[in-house]
Amino acid sequence: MTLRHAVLGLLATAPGSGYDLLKRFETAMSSVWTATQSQLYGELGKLESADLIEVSAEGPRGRKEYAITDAGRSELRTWLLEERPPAARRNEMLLRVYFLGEVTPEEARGFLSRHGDFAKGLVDELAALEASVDWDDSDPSLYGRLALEWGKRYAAMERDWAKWAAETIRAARG
Amino acid sequence: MTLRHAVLGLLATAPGSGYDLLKRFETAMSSVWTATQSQLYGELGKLESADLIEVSAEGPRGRKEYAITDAGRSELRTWLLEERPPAARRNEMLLRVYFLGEVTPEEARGFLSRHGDFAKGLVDELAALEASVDWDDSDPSLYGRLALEWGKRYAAMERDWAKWAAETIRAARG
DNA sequence: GCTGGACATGTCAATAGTGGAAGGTAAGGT
DNA sequence: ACCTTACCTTCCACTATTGACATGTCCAGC
Repeated sequence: MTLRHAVLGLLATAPGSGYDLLKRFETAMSSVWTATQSQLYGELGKLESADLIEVSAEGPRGRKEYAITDAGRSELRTWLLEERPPAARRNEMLLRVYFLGEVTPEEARGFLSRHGDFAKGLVDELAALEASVDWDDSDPSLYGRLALEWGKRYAAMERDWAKWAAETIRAARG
Repeated sequence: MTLRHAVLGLLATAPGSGYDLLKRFETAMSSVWTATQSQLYGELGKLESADLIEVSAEGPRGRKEYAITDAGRSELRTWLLEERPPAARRNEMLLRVYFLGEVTPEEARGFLSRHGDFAKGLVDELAALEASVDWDDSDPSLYGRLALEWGKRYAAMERDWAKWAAETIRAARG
Protein backbone atom coordinates (compact mmCIF):
# COMPACT_ATOMS: atom_id res chain seq x y z
CA MET A 1 0.00 0.00 0.00
CA THR A 2 2.92 2.34 -0.44
CA LEU A 3 2.24 3.58 -3.96
CA ARG A 4 -1.05 4.84 -2.57
CA HIS A 5 0.78 6.98 -0.03
CA ALA A 6 3.38 8.14 -2.50
CA VAL A 7 0.56 9.49 -4.67
CA LEU A 8 -1.20 11.06 -1.70
CA GLY A 9 2.04 12.72 -0.65
CA LEU A 10 2.64 14.17 -4.09
CA LEU A 11 -0.90 15.48 -4.27
CA ALA A 12 -0.58 16.92 -0.77
CA THR A 13 2.32 19.03 -2.02
CA ALA A 14 0.42 20.21 -5.10
CA PRO A 15 -2.54 19.04 -7.22
CA GLY A 16 -1.75 17.46 -10.56
CA SER A 17 -2.84 15.11 -13.34
CA GLY A 18 -1.64 11.54 -13.80
CA TYR A 19 0.77 12.80 -16.38
CA ASP A 20 2.13 15.43 -13.97
CA LEU A 21 2.62 12.86 -11.24
CA LEU A 22 4.37 10.53 -13.64
CA LYS A 23 6.88 13.28 -14.36
CA ARG A 24 7.42 13.85 -10.69
CA PHE A 25 8.02 10.15 -10.14
CA GLU A 26 10.54 10.14 -12.96
CA THR A 27 12.50 13.13 -11.77
CA ALA A 28 12.46 14.31 -8.17
CA MET A 29 11.40 11.01 -6.67
CA SER A 30 13.11 8.52 -8.96
CA SER A 31 15.58 7.34 -6.34
CA VAL A 32 12.95 7.08 -3.63
CA TRP A 33 9.91 5.54 -5.29
CA THR A 34 8.86 4.72 -8.85
CA ALA A 35 5.63 3.94 -10.63
CA THR A 36 4.66 3.07 -14.15
CA GLN A 37 1.79 4.62 -16.09
CA SER A 38 -0.48 1.64 -15.70
CA GLN A 39 0.07 1.46 -11.99
CA LEU A 40 -0.38 5.16 -11.49
CA TYR A 41 -3.62 5.65 -13.43
CA GLY A 42 -5.05 2.58 -11.73
CA GLU A 43 -4.15 3.91 -8.31
CA LEU A 44 -5.63 7.33 -9.06
CA GLY A 45 -8.93 5.64 -9.90
CA LYS A 46 -8.88 3.67 -6.66
CA LEU A 47 -7.99 6.71 -4.59
CA GLU A 48 -10.83 8.65 -6.14
CA SER A 49 -13.29 5.85 -5.43
CA ALA A 50 -12.10 5.86 -1.83
CA ASP A 51 -12.63 9.65 -1.65
CA LEU A 52 -9.02 10.23 -0.66
CA ILE A 53 -8.55 12.43 -3.73
CA GLU A 54 -10.96 14.24 -6.04
CA VAL A 55 -10.94 15.77 -9.51
CA SER A 56 -10.24 19.44 -8.89
CA ALA A 57 -10.15 20.61 -12.50
CA GLU A 58 -10.44 19.32 -16.03
CA GLY A 59 -8.28 20.53 -18.85
CA PRO A 60 -7.58 19.96 -22.53
CA ARG A 61 -6.95 16.48 -23.92
CA GLY A 62 -9.06 14.85 -21.25
CA ARG A 63 -6.70 16.02 -18.56
CA LYS A 64 -8.04 15.48 -15.06
CA GLU A 65 -6.32 17.32 -12.27
CA TYR A 66 -6.59 15.63 -8.91
CA ALA A 67 -6.37 17.20 -5.45
CA ILE A 68 -6.10 15.53 -2.08
CA THR A 69 -9.20 15.58 0.16
CA ASP A 70 -9.30 16.02 3.93
CA ALA A 71 -9.77 12.28 4.29
CA GLY A 72 -6.69 11.82 2.10
CA ARG A 73 -4.61 14.16 4.23
CA SER A 74 -5.69 12.33 7.32
CA GLU A 75 -4.75 8.99 5.78
CA LEU A 76 -1.34 10.41 4.84
CA ARG A 77 -0.72 11.64 8.39
CA THR A 78 -1.61 8.25 9.81
CA TRP A 79 0.80 6.54 7.46
CA LEU A 80 3.55 9.02 8.26
CA LEU A 81 3.24 8.92 12.02
CA GLU A 82 1.49 5.78 13.14
CA GLU A 83 2.74 3.04 10.90
CA ARG A 84 6.22 1.67 11.30
CA PRO A 85 8.24 1.64 8.10
CA PRO A 86 9.07 -2.03 7.55
CA ALA A 87 12.79 -2.80 7.54
CA ALA A 88 14.05 -3.28 4.00
CA ARG A 89 14.35 -6.96 3.31
CA ARG A 90 15.76 -7.09 -0.18
CA ASN A 91 19.07 -5.99 -1.54
CA GLU A 92 20.18 -7.48 -4.81
CA MET A 93 23.73 -6.24 -4.50
CA LEU A 94 24.18 -7.86 -1.11
CA LEU A 95 22.60 -11.04 -2.38
CA ARG A 96 25.40 -11.22 -4.93
CA VAL A 97 27.99 -10.63 -2.26
CA TYR A 98 26.55 -13.59 -0.40
CA PHE A 99 27.28 -15.84 -3.34
CA LEU A 100 30.64 -14.42 -4.31
CA GLY A 101 32.25 -17.63 -3.08
CA GLU A 102 31.05 -19.15 -6.37
CA VAL A 103 33.59 -17.17 -8.39
CA THR A 104 37.33 -16.70 -7.98
CA PRO A 105 38.70 -14.18 -5.46
CA GLU A 106 39.95 -12.05 -8.37
CA GLU A 107 36.51 -11.97 -9.92
CA ALA A 108 34.97 -11.17 -6.56
CA ARG A 109 37.37 -8.26 -6.11
CA GLY A 110 36.47 -7.07 -9.60
CA PHE A 111 32.80 -7.09 -8.70
CA LEU A 112 33.42 -5.06 -5.56
CA SER A 113 35.71 -2.67 -7.32
CA ARG A 114 33.09 -1.97 -9.99
CA HIS A 115 30.52 -1.43 -7.31
CA GLY A 116 32.84 0.91 -5.44
CA ASP A 117 33.44 2.95 -8.59
CA PHE A 118 29.72 3.22 -9.12
CA ALA A 119 29.22 4.46 -5.56
CA LYS A 120 32.07 6.92 -5.95
CA GLY A 121 30.44 8.32 -9.08
CA LEU A 122 27.19 8.65 -7.20
CA VAL A 123 28.84 10.59 -4.39
CA ASP A 124 30.15 13.10 -6.93
CA GLU A 125 26.83 13.34 -8.73
CA LEU A 126 24.94 14.01 -5.54
CA ALA A 127 27.47 16.61 -4.42
CA ALA A 128 27.08 18.36 -7.77
CA LEU A 129 23.32 18.17 -7.49
CA GLU A 130 23.41 19.67 -4.05
CA ALA A 131 25.64 22.50 -5.21
CA SER A 132 23.36 23.22 -8.16
CA VAL A 133 20.12 23.45 -6.23
CA ASP A 134 19.02 26.78 -4.92
CA TRP A 135 18.04 25.82 -1.39
CA ASP A 136 15.48 28.27 -0.23
CA ASP A 137 14.06 27.90 3.24
CA SER A 138 10.69 26.36 2.44
CA ASP A 139 9.47 23.10 3.92
CA PRO A 140 9.64 20.94 0.80
CA SER A 141 13.25 21.86 0.21
CA LEU A 142 14.20 21.24 3.83
CA TYR A 143 12.95 17.65 3.75
CA GLY A 144 14.25 17.07 0.25
CA ARG A 145 17.62 18.16 1.55
CA LEU A 146 17.46 15.59 4.35
CA ALA A 147 16.73 12.91 1.77
CA LEU A 148 19.61 14.08 -0.40
CA GLU A 149 21.96 13.97 2.56
CA TRP A 150 20.84 10.40 3.20
CA GLY A 151 21.77 9.58 -0.39
CA LYS A 152 25.20 11.14 -0.02
CA ARG A 153 25.91 9.24 3.17
CA TYR A 154 24.63 6.01 1.70
CA ALA A 155 26.81 6.34 -1.39
CA ALA A 156 29.87 7.21 0.68
CA MET A 157 29.23 4.25 2.95
CA GLU A 158 29.04 1.88 -0.01
CA ARG A 159 32.16 3.32 -1.58
CA ASP A 160 34.17 2.82 1.61
CA TRP A 161 32.70 -0.57 2.31
CA ALA A 162 33.49 -1.83 -1.20
CA LYS A 163 37.10 -0.70 -0.84
CA TRP A 164 37.40 -2.38 2.54
CA ALA A 165 35.72 -5.55 1.26
CA ALA A 166 38.07 -5.86 -1.72
CA GLU A 167 41.07 -5.45 0.57
CA THR A 168 39.70 -8.00 2.99
CA ILE A 169 39.40 -10.54 0.19
CA ARG A 170 42.91 -9.83 -0.96
CA ALA A 171 44.21 -10.33 2.57
CA ALA A 172 42.33 -13.60 3.02
CA ARG A 173 42.64 -15.13 -0.46
CA GLY A 174 45.00 -13.05 -2.52
CA MET B 1 14.37 -12.74 -11.99
CA THR B 2 16.23 -12.39 -8.73
CA LEU B 3 14.47 -15.06 -6.71
CA ARG B 4 15.67 -17.48 -9.33
CA HIS B 5 19.26 -16.51 -8.65
CA ALA B 6 18.81 -16.48 -4.91
CA VAL B 7 17.67 -20.10 -5.12
CA LEU B 8 20.49 -21.03 -7.47
CA GLY B 9 22.97 -19.43 -5.11
CA LEU B 10 21.67 -21.32 -2.11
CA LEU B 11 21.76 -24.60 -4.01
CA ALA B 12 25.27 -23.82 -5.24
CA THR B 13 26.39 -23.65 -1.62
CA ALA B 14 24.67 -26.91 -0.71
CA PRO B 15 21.82 -29.08 -2.04
CA GLY B 16 18.54 -28.94 -0.18
CA SER B 17 14.78 -29.37 -0.28
CA GLY B 18 12.24 -26.59 -0.58
CA TYR B 19 11.76 -26.77 3.15
CA ASP B 20 15.51 -26.46 3.76
CA LEU B 21 15.77 -23.43 1.50
CA LEU B 22 12.82 -21.81 3.21
CA LYS B 23 14.68 -22.09 6.51
CA ARG B 24 17.76 -20.56 4.98
CA PHE B 25 15.73 -17.67 3.61
CA GLU B 26 14.21 -17.12 7.04
CA THR B 27 17.47 -17.13 8.93
CA ALA B 28 20.80 -16.40 7.28
CA MET B 29 19.37 -14.49 4.34
CA SER B 30 16.38 -12.76 5.88
CA SER B 31 17.87 -9.28 5.62
CA VAL B 32 19.11 -9.80 2.09
CA TRP B 33 16.31 -11.59 0.29
CA THR B 34 13.05 -13.26 1.28
CA ALA B 35 10.65 -15.73 -0.27
CA THR B 36 7.40 -17.31 0.75
CA GLN B 37 6.58 -20.99 0.43
CA SER B 38 4.37 -20.59 -2.58
CA GLN B 39 6.93 -18.55 -4.41
CA LEU B 40 9.74 -20.92 -3.55
CA TYR B 41 8.07 -24.18 -4.54
CA GLY B 42 6.89 -22.59 -7.75
CA GLU B 43 10.37 -21.38 -8.57
CA LEU B 44 11.91 -24.77 -7.81
CA GLY B 45 9.53 -26.31 -10.33
CA LYS B 46 10.46 -23.76 -12.98
CA LEU B 47 14.17 -24.13 -12.33
CA GLU B 48 13.86 -27.90 -12.67
CA SER B 49 11.97 -27.56 -15.95
CA ALA B 50 14.74 -25.28 -17.20
CA ASP B 51 17.35 -27.89 -16.16
CA LEU B 52 19.16 -25.42 -13.96
CA ILE B 53 18.58 -27.68 -10.97
CA GLU B 54 17.72 -31.37 -10.60
CA VAL B 55 16.33 -33.69 -7.95
CA SER B 56 19.42 -35.22 -6.36
CA ALA B 57 17.71 -37.36 -3.74
CA GLU B 58 14.30 -38.20 -2.36
CA GLY B 59 13.58 -38.62 1.31
CA PRO B 60 10.75 -39.30 3.71
CA ARG B 61 7.49 -37.30 3.58
CA GLY B 62 7.85 -36.73 -0.13
CA ARG B 63 11.00 -34.73 0.41
CA LYS B 64 12.82 -33.85 -2.78
CA GLU B 65 16.35 -32.66 -2.46
CA TYR B 66 17.50 -30.42 -5.29
CA ALA B 67 21.04 -29.83 -6.51
CA ILE B 68 22.34 -27.26 -8.96
CA THR B 69 23.35 -28.46 -12.44
CA ASP B 70 26.29 -27.27 -14.52
CA ALA B 71 23.90 -25.12 -16.54
CA GLY B 72 22.64 -23.64 -13.27
CA ARG B 73 26.13 -22.82 -12.09
CA SER B 74 26.88 -21.17 -15.37
CA GLU B 75 23.69 -19.09 -15.13
CA LEU B 76 24.64 -18.07 -11.61
CA ARG B 77 28.11 -16.96 -12.72
CA THR B 78 26.64 -14.88 -15.52
CA TRP B 79 24.28 -13.17 -13.12
CA LEU B 80 27.06 -12.51 -10.63
CA LEU B 81 29.59 -11.13 -13.05
CA GLU B 82 27.93 -9.91 -16.20
CA GLU B 83 24.72 -8.28 -15.10
CA ARG B 84 24.74 -4.92 -13.39
CA PRO B 85 22.84 -4.87 -10.14
CA PRO B 86 20.11 -2.30 -10.71
CA ALA B 87 20.29 0.67 -8.36
CA ALA B 88 17.70 0.35 -5.63
CA ARG B 89 14.75 2.55 -6.54
CA ARG B 90 12.44 2.19 -3.57
CA ASN B 91 12.88 3.21 0.01
CA GLU B 92 9.77 3.56 2.07
CA MET B 93 11.52 5.34 4.93
CA LEU B 94 12.94 8.00 2.62
CA LEU B 95 9.57 8.39 0.94
CA ARG B 96 8.17 9.36 4.31
CA VAL B 97 10.98 11.82 4.87
CA TYR B 98 10.04 13.41 1.57
CA PHE B 99 6.57 14.12 2.87
CA LEU B 100 7.47 15.13 6.39
CA GLY B 101 6.49 18.69 5.53
CA GLU B 102 2.89 17.49 5.95
CA VAL B 103 3.27 17.19 9.72
CA THR B 104 4.60 19.59 12.33
CA PRO B 105 8.36 19.94 12.91
CA GLU B 106 7.95 18.33 16.34
CA GLU B 107 6.23 15.34 14.80
CA ALA B 108 8.89 15.15 12.11
CA ARG B 109 11.61 15.12 14.74
CA GLY B 110 9.73 12.39 16.59
CA PHE B 111 9.68 10.30 13.43
CA LEU B 112 13.41 10.72 12.91
CA SER B 113 14.20 10.06 16.52
CA ARG B 114 12.25 6.79 16.47
CA HIS B 115 14.04 5.81 13.32
CA GLY B 116 17.40 6.67 14.87
CA ASP B 117 16.62 4.52 17.90
CA PHE B 118 15.72 1.64 15.67
CA ALA B 119 19.01 1.98 13.79
CA LYS B 120 20.94 2.19 17.03
CA GLY B 121 19.32 -1.03 18.22
CA LEU B 122 20.27 -2.67 14.95
CA VAL B 123 23.91 -1.62 15.33
CA ASP B 124 24.03 -3.33 18.72
CA GLU B 125 22.27 -6.43 17.47
CA LEU B 126 24.65 -6.83 14.56
CA ALA B 127 27.68 -6.28 16.78
CA ALA B 128 26.38 -8.98 19.13
CA LEU B 129 25.74 -11.28 16.18
CA GLU B 130 29.24 -10.76 14.89
CA ALA B 131 30.73 -11.49 18.31
CA SER B 132 28.66 -14.66 18.64
CA VAL B 133 29.58 -16.20 15.31
CA ASP B 134 32.54 -18.50 15.11
CA TRP B 135 34.23 -17.11 12.02
CA ASP B 136 36.25 -19.86 10.49
CA ASP B 137 38.22 -19.20 7.37
CA SER B 138 35.97 -20.84 4.78
CA ASP B 139 34.60 -19.05 1.74
CA PRO B 140 30.94 -18.83 2.77
CA SER B 141 31.83 -17.21 6.04
CA LEU B 142 34.20 -14.72 4.40
CA TYR B 143 31.48 -13.37 2.14
CA GLY B 144 28.83 -13.56 4.83
CA ARG B 145 31.15 -11.43 6.94
CA LEU B 146 31.38 -8.83 4.20
CA ALA B 147 27.59 -8.68 4.07
CA LEU B 148 27.39 -8.37 7.84
CA GLU B 149 29.87 -5.52 7.79
CA TRP B 150 27.70 -3.80 5.19
CA GLY B 151 24.75 -4.12 7.56
CA LYS B 152 26.72 -2.64 10.43
CA ARG B 153 27.87 0.31 8.36
CA TYR B 154 24.40 0.86 6.97
CA ALA B 155 22.81 0.87 10.42
CA ALA B 156 25.46 3.22 11.79
CA MET B 157 24.95 5.55 8.83
CA GLU B 158 21.20 5.69 9.43
CA ARG B 159 21.66 6.25 13.14
CA ASP B 160 24.00 9.20 12.54
CA TRP B 161 21.91 10.59 9.71
CA ALA B 162 18.71 10.50 11.78
CA LYS B 163 20.42 12.38 14.59
CA TRP B 164 21.77 14.98 12.20
CA ALA B 165 18.39 15.32 10.46
CA ALA B 166 16.51 15.89 13.70
CA GLU B 167 19.01 18.56 14.71
CA THR B 168 18.74 20.20 11.30
CA ILE B 169 14.97 20.45 11.66
CA ARG B 170 15.31 21.92 15.11
CA ALA B 171 17.74 24.52 13.84
CA ALA B 172 15.51 25.47 10.91
CA ARG B 173 12.07 25.20 12.51
CA GLY B 174 12.45 24.71 16.23
C1' DG C 1 -0.61 -46.49 21.38
C1' DC C 2 -1.28 -41.65 21.08
C1' DT C 3 -0.41 -37.13 20.25
C1' DG C 4 1.84 -32.76 19.29
C1' DG C 5 5.33 -30.67 16.82
C1' DA C 6 8.45 -30.54 13.14
C1' DC C 7 8.84 -31.87 8.39
C1' DA C 8 7.27 -31.39 3.65
C1' DT C 9 4.81 -30.14 -0.55
C1' DG C 10 1.25 -28.19 -2.94
C1' DT C 11 -2.85 -24.98 -4.55
C1' DC C 12 -5.56 -20.73 -4.63
C1' DA C 13 -7.05 -15.98 -4.75
C1' DA C 14 -5.62 -11.39 -4.41
C1' DT C 15 -2.58 -7.58 -4.88
C1' DA C 16 1.56 -5.21 -6.74
C1' DG C 17 4.41 -4.18 -10.43
C1' DT C 18 6.27 -4.17 -15.49
C1' DG C 19 6.06 -3.14 -20.28
C1' DG C 20 3.87 -2.06 -24.16
C1' DA C 21 0.13 -0.98 -27.38
C1' DA C 22 -3.67 1.83 -28.65
C1' DG C 23 -6.05 6.02 -29.26
C1' DG C 24 -6.67 10.47 -29.10
C1' DT C 25 -5.99 16.03 -28.40
C1' DA C 26 -3.53 20.52 -28.34
C1' DA C 27 0.10 23.67 -29.56
C1' DG C 28 3.95 25.46 -32.05
C1' DG C 29 6.93 25.94 -35.96
C1' DT C 30 7.46 26.15 -40.86
C1' DA D 1 -2.32 23.93 -44.11
C1' DC D 2 0.82 20.58 -42.40
C1' DC D 3 3.47 18.14 -39.37
C1' DT D 4 5.82 17.04 -35.39
C1' DT D 5 6.09 16.91 -30.66
C1' DA D 6 4.32 16.95 -26.30
C1' DC D 7 0.38 15.92 -23.71
C1' DC D 8 -2.96 12.60 -21.69
C1' DT D 9 -5.59 8.51 -20.61
C1' DT D 10 -6.93 3.70 -20.88
C1' DC D 11 -6.40 -1.20 -21.56
C1' DC D 12 -4.09 -5.61 -21.72
C1' DA D 13 -0.98 -9.46 -20.83
C1' DC D 14 2.48 -10.96 -18.04
C1' DT D 15 5.36 -11.74 -13.89
C1' DA D 16 6.24 -11.25 -8.90
C1' DT D 17 4.75 -11.49 -4.31
C1' DT D 18 1.84 -12.29 -0.41
C1' DG D 19 -0.99 -14.89 2.75
C1' DA D 20 -4.02 -18.37 3.64
C1' DC D 21 -5.45 -22.86 3.19
C1' DA D 22 -5.09 -27.95 2.37
C1' DT D 23 -2.90 -32.27 3.00
C1' DG D 24 -0.26 -35.47 4.70
C1' DT D 25 4.11 -37.91 7.04
C1' DC D 26 7.58 -38.88 10.45
C1' DC D 27 9.39 -38.82 15.16
C1' DA D 28 9.93 -38.17 20.15
C1' DG D 29 7.98 -38.21 24.50
C1' DC D 30 4.51 -39.72 27.48
